[in-house]
Amino acid sequence: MQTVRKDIHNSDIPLLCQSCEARHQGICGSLTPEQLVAVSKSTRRVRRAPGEELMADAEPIASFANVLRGVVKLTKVLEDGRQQVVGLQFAPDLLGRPFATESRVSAEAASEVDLCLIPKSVLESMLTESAPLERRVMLQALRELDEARDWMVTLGRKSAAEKVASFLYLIATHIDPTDEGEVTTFDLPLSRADIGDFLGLTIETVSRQMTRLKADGVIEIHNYRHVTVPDLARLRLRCG
Amino acid sequence: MQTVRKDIHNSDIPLLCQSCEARHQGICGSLTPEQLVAVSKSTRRVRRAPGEELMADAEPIASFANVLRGVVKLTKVLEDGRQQVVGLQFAPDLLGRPFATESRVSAEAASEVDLCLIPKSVLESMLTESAPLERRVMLQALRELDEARDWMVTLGRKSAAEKVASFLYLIATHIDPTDEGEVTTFDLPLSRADIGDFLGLTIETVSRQMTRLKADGVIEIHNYRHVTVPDLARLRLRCG
DNA sequence: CGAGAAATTGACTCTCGTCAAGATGTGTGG
DNA sequence: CCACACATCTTGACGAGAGTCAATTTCTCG
Repeated sequence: MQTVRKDIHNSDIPLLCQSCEARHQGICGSLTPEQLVAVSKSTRRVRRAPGEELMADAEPIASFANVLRGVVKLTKVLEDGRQQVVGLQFAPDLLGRPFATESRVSAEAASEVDLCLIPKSVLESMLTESAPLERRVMLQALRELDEARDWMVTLGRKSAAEKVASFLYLIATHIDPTDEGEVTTFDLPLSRADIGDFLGLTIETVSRQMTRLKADGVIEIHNYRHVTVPDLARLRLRCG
Repeated sequence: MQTVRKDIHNSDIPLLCQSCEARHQGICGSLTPEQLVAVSKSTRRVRRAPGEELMADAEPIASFANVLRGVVKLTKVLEDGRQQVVGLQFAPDLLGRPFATESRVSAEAASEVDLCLIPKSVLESMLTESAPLERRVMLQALRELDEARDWMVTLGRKSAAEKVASFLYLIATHIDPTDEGEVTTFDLPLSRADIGDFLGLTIETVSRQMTRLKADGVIEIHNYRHVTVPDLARLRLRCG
């Protein structure tokens, strides 16, 4: 539950929202302080462990969620079990498909994630009332469409080596953590199996290509998950 | 140029819009007759031959366009020339990326197409004025996102045989022309090379898989482009 | 320290890409 | 109306890249 100022006429923004990423770059950035106070009564912060399912394919959607921390993977599966990761969501993305009665993907926490849940009905009525909010949501949809199309090129036309390099480059440029100059270090939010499902490859092929990149000095690998990229430009060259 | 009723206070819709597909299912369906009259002063109908470029990657966008007839392919290319088709647009889709200064894909007429051009500035200011229009555009973006993600599964996880079947199924269900019961007949809007670029395959592989489907009686091929599907359900089974 | 999961590595197979003819269809000019 | 040229598509032979199957190694966590 949210902690809100007693006086709702006070236009200060709710305490919890003040330090929230979504407040700034996320969809909440398009709301007035008053709207933020109103909506914060219906929202709820939750933490989810890696592997937890957040939304199931073909299931009715009860809530949307702002991703506040961590990485969420969106997947689709064929009848026979073949799986494809169709998108990754980072903070401060909005999770959930507006105006659909049911989800067309499943969403799963890839790392530990913090979410800010907002009931479907609340968000959808706010969309109708707030043009800036609707605009912001549309812009996210358009950005996701651009990303999906970029990834289609990777899936359709790149070699296994280029696919793995492209994935590492994507993560390196989206996590941007301890970056000292050109050196980038991060923890992969996905297992080898998930990376394979993202790239349309098998675990073994992903592993072999990672080993190769390591042997070529393009990346360093510590503990499977922890990766250092000494020179992003050099990794970029491997992306095809 | 549009033919418009002289009396702009008359709320009848413009003559050309009356018979227009976009007026009904397309984005113009969200406009009032008055708005339609206003916008029709800026629009222009054009015809484009197959192969003509409609919009170039990384080029500034001057106009949007409603697709009124035919098929438009959206493509991306890698530096070394490898190409990927990232989307197909049918009537009454809106062509062009709102709120981007430049296109991130190239658009090319796949068949002969009729377009209704509308200047970028006109559409964008209308988007701000008309919430129903903005809603309609957002819904199209969300639908395209769903389609892109469906296609990512095809690109990443299906065999060549399943890819070709999936493509034929897509076309058969989007062109829906002379359909007598379950029998569907149509002209492929794409060459073998384009189909290969859509599926992440070579022309040779596309050709071999088509031959196989023909040999198995799933499709009939006349004159390369003209295809008959006697039983859509049977084709569906081949899609994986 | 030991058990189990996750990742790596190796040997082999098979699908799909490459290269090279050959076939089919379309359009032009005599 | 036919002959020729050019595009597009099909077919075949071959090889490379990624998948499959099976150990083996490395990490994580009781």
